Amino acid sequence: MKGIRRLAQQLDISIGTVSRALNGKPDVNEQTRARVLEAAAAMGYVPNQAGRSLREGSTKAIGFTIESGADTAGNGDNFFLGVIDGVQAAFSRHHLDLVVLPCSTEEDPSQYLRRMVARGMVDGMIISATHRRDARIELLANARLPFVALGRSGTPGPHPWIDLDFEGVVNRGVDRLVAKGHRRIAVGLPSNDINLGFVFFEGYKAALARHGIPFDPALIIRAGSSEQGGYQIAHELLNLPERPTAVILIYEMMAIGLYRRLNEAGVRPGRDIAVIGFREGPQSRFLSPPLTCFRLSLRDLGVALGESLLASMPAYAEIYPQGLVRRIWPLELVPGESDDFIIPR
Amino acid sequence: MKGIRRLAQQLDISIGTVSRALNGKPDVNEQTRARVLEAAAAMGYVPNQAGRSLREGSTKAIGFTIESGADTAGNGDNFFLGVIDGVQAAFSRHHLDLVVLPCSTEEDPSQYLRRMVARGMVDGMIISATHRRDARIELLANARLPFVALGRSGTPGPHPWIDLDFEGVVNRGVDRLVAKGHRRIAVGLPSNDINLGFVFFEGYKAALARHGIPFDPALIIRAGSSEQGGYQIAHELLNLPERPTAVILIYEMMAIGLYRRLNEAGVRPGRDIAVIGFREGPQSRFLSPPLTCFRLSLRDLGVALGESLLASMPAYAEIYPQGLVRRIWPLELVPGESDDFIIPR
DNA sequence: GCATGTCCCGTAAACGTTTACGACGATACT
DNA sequence: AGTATCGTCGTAAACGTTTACGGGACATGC
Repeated sequence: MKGIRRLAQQLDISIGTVSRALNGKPDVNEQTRARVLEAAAAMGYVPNQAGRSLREGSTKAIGFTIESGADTAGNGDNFFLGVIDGVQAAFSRHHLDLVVLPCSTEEDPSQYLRRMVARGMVDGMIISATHRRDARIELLANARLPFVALGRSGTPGPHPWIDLDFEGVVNRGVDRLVAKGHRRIAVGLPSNDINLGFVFFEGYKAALARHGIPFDPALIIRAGSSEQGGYQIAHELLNLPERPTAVILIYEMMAIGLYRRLNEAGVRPGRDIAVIGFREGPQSRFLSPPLTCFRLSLRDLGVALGESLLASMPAYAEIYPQGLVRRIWPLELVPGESDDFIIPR
Repeated sequence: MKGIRRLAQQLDISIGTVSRALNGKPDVNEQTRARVLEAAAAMGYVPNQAGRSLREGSTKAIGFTIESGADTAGNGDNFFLGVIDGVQAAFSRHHLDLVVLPCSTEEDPSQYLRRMVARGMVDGMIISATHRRDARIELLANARLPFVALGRSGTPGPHPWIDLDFEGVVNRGVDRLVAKGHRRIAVGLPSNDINLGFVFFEGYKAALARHGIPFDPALIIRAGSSEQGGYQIAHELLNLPERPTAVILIYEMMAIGLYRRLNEAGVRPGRDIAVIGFREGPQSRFLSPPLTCFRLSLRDLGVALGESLLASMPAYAEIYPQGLVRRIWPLELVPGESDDFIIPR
């Protein structure tokens, strides 16, 4: 005899009453409820989730899919740990647990997500690293599983998302560089079709146009999102026939590899070339010279993500009346010295 | 009508036969099995995990608990991303899925683990960041849930673990420094009672004794595991009345903050003080001067962790006849220039 | 012809919950 | 007194799956 039955037997009450007592239902004597709660605590009873979710159709857990594999992590250090902490903060008050579902580098993200949805383990899903056309979004919509995406997508059909303000980053970056006389501004983009690459690219072209600078495809350098990617960007950039005087990066880790390659070539950021990095990290302050980059609160972003998901879950919609969330998350410029390089007129 | 019932109805077979066909049981006609499999694929049937695990008592998923919170992460999140990738590689061939369970900074890890175990969501557990006396180990043992710990523990009772070779790290570090004439060697340790701090500490004292160097408690500097911790270590180290000539760190991220503080003080690693860091990361090669540190394959470590857990799960024990795994994971020295500082005799 | 065995399949119970429904006694109201 | 209301509780069905059990059809051996 296990679970709620044992509890009921020990208290000599019916299992229905025990269940109602534990779940705070009204039609139970407060005195017996106290007895039940006390006994439950005493014998360390915890409801079996399988039984509960079989009956309920809900699991009180939500999933957060990320991509595993250290070498593919473009937003290094602790981007996800920070965001996750915020998501948990948003969910904890509703007694929802967060499970992180890492998609192996060897598996297709859509296939993986399909499996995880089918598991019926979660009541909602947060997906990250959205692509230009992302099959996962249609998949989640078809499964009618509430979800929110960390990152926009070109996939048709409305869906909630929160995305970083890449336009703002590239706009302020270009403005800042143009003000210092730069006109040949390179940009390091991801090599795959992740959506932020498109957003960044479009923002870049628009910013150039705003300043009347012609667009040169040679200045678009695509590489992996990691430190190696940054190294490769610097490498290609140095080999360009007409070397750019500035570069804007789209991933946090790129700056490290870029600095390394520039260093090897004797090209010093801030003196011989202007560099604007992406997200501030523990190392950006230490890079020499300090990197001009952008700051955001990972925890706040996580909280916003969590609340957006809650808003799209029927059971919590009235508590979070935000409707369908589509939100651009701002980043704050952190001036360093890596873009001190000024072009004399 | 949903699930296996719908499938059975559509095929006009009983649900028992459908289940047997899907699960590869022998007593089913191969022709009908083919029909069932085809129909299942056609209508995208996937078994409901709640129903299955309620009946089976198993979920085909294993958990990996980590601590969330960006500021508490001494080994950035690519540490876990790398390990996770290896764990998944070990599990994928058995169709076991990995779910990462991040314990919020605001919750007690034991309480959290208790909740997660009670969820009945996983068939096994990998725990990390083991403490000197870790209540989670007794908890898992009592729950009879197979588990393996990433990190040793002083908790009584045998349990499987894999841990990094902290003794080897501190031994080789001290040897290397002593060979260069150092005798006042500081060490940066974690401020909490995480077990690796004890192991490192004991190894440090043993290494000193081996070289006949008296132990000076003032050279033990405890700080957080993050970049800020490294900054604080450098700060305290610089203020010591008799300044050490060398320092060994225990966390990857500490090196960055330590360099920063040393830089502020005009003390250059490799010239004015010898520094040996812990794990090699994207930034360690770039730090100026390059950091002497240690390398390990995160993926291989993850594979070993996964296989150790499989070995302790009854259902897989005969495939992985390793018994109770207790394993010290080696690290490879990566010489840099940060410990080039030689003490003249 | 009968016992035995084999192959395939249907039936029903069980896993641990939650909840709709009804029952019971006590109280209040007409 | 009869009836309606209320508070409290027990009963049983349902969620979707797996599997022990048994039965029917057919073949084989005596």
